[in-house]
Amino acid sequence: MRLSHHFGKTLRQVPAEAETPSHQLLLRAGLVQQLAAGIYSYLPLGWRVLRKIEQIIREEMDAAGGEELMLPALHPIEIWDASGRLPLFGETVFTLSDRRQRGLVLGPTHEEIIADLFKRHVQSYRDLPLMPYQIQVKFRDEARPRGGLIRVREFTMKDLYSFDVDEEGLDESCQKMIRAYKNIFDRCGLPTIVVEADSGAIGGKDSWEFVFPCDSGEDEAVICSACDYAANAEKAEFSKPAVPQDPPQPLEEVSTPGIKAIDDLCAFLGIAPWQTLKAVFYAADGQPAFVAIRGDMEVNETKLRNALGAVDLHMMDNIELEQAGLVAGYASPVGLKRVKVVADDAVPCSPNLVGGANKPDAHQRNLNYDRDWTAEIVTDIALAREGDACPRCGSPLTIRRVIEMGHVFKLGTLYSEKLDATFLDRDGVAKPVVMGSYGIGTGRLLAAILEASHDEQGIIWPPQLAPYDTHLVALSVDRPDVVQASERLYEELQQTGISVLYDDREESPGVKFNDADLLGMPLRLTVSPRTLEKESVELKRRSEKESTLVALSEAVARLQELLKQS
RNA sequence: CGGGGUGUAGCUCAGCCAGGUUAGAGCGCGUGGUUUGGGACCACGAGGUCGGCGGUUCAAAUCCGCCCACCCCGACCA
Repeated sequence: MRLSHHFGKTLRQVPAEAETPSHQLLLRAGLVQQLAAGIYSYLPLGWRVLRKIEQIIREEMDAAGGEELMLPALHPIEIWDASGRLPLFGETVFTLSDRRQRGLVLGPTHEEIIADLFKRHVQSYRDLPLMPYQIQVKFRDEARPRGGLIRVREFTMKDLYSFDVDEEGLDESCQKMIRAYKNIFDRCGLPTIVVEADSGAIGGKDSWEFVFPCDSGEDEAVICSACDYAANAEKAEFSKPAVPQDPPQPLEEVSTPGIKAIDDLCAFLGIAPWQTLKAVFYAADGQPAFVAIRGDMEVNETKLRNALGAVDLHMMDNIELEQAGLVAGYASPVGLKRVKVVADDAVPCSPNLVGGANKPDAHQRNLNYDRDWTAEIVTDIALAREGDACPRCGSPLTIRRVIEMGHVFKLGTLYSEKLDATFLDRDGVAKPVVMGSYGIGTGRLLAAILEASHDEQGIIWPPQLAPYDTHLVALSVDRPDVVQASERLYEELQQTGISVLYDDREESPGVKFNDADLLGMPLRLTVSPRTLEKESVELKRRSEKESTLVALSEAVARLQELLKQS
């Protein structure tokens, strides 16, 4: 491609809206153009890279037994009503209606559609397992798009769905996908880690995320500093510090005028946070819930939401508290009625805690679980924090910002039961098919690659993803000998299958070199009067500082050799 | 949805506080010329509903109100 006819130009200055490195590079190099919040056009260079990413994904999916197909983006709303998932997605689903006022959904994901397809085409266990996949656009009205391509509202995604006869088959399919994902991220040159994850609105039992640690990430992962434990912050567990198992002491009320927060309470009574019981009121789908956790921990709202089986969950505000007749700051689980009580699993084994007395300006000492109160639900609802102990090995956990690039879900029979996607098994009994779902966001992957591979000057494309193999720079294009040599190289390189971005513009050397660095092709060839004096051309790798002179007659062969190596 | 911020040329920004000719600069763009190995120089030129609507005023980019868009943090999020 000739730069003189290339659509998309480089920017010297960084647009004000871009803060993260990948966002800045996307705009400065002319890879994408924003149309609205979270909605982007891909310009030719960005599109070429995206297609290369997709190709790598295709190859690995096919190698793992996948088969590509194409599903609609526009879905009748009835299929979403049938799965009951609309409320889970809530406002993130784009909905519209057609001319006859029939409801439609711009698909945010395709489990419903693929399950429906399965139902119509598969009847027997003999047809299983199946692994269809699609690479196509999906829509989610995210509350806050961010970071360029990190989180957008219209995005391209690869989703593969596995259909198996049983859990064992699902395990196998899932392992295949995990291997394929590792290959994909390796081939993209991206160091990723696999973390245990919460499955969120997609549902199902087990799920793992493939994440790339990076300060611009939209997500947080908890990673052990010693062993290989890693989990999404929503899911992360930790080993909770044990406390002395003193014998229960008698309940005792203490006056604590104006003391509400745990810190104040500890200072006032001269005790440590782990000796207190923190009470938080939540509204779970409109129902009040009393949440009890030891004062040295915080509530993980995802865990709590899962424990309560709630869709909407938020801390109750003062108005809601008043309406429910509850007192914030001095709440106690003792004698509480008509309110569901949830306790963190560290609470029952922590004796003699200090908690509220259910009246203003007073607390109770020596609260003991079982003796004084019980909870409907006792489970882990604590948030893992930096420095907490790893649940596997006890070493300190670290928290890192990450970009979530891929997510695999063991769905089980969640969708097949709701949508009646069954097969006839060997024993002649109709059974719901066991599903898995495996997604990769391609645009996000592109952003992650930019985050991982750039310097002050610009992009350094991994050779396998670069939009072009080589950047050919002609200096002094008013000189016929330069033009002639450059044009010949341009032709010869392309004839041998090497893709070339050819800077044939009338620009100064500085402009051309800076653009070449910004655009980041792996190899740069420079033709100038100076090199032609020596019947040669200058060759430089983007990743290195030094350049070498290569005889004109050997340039094509030399490039072929270099590209073969990479 | 809560908090913070920004909207003036394709990009970066000044002007606004303290209203007053024809709204500026740099980069980019066009034409001509001089340059030619790391974002050159000279001259001329094109390019603006000052985010929108309404109000105050003799007069609004500037003051007031409402709205919209975009960015950042949080909530949310396969």
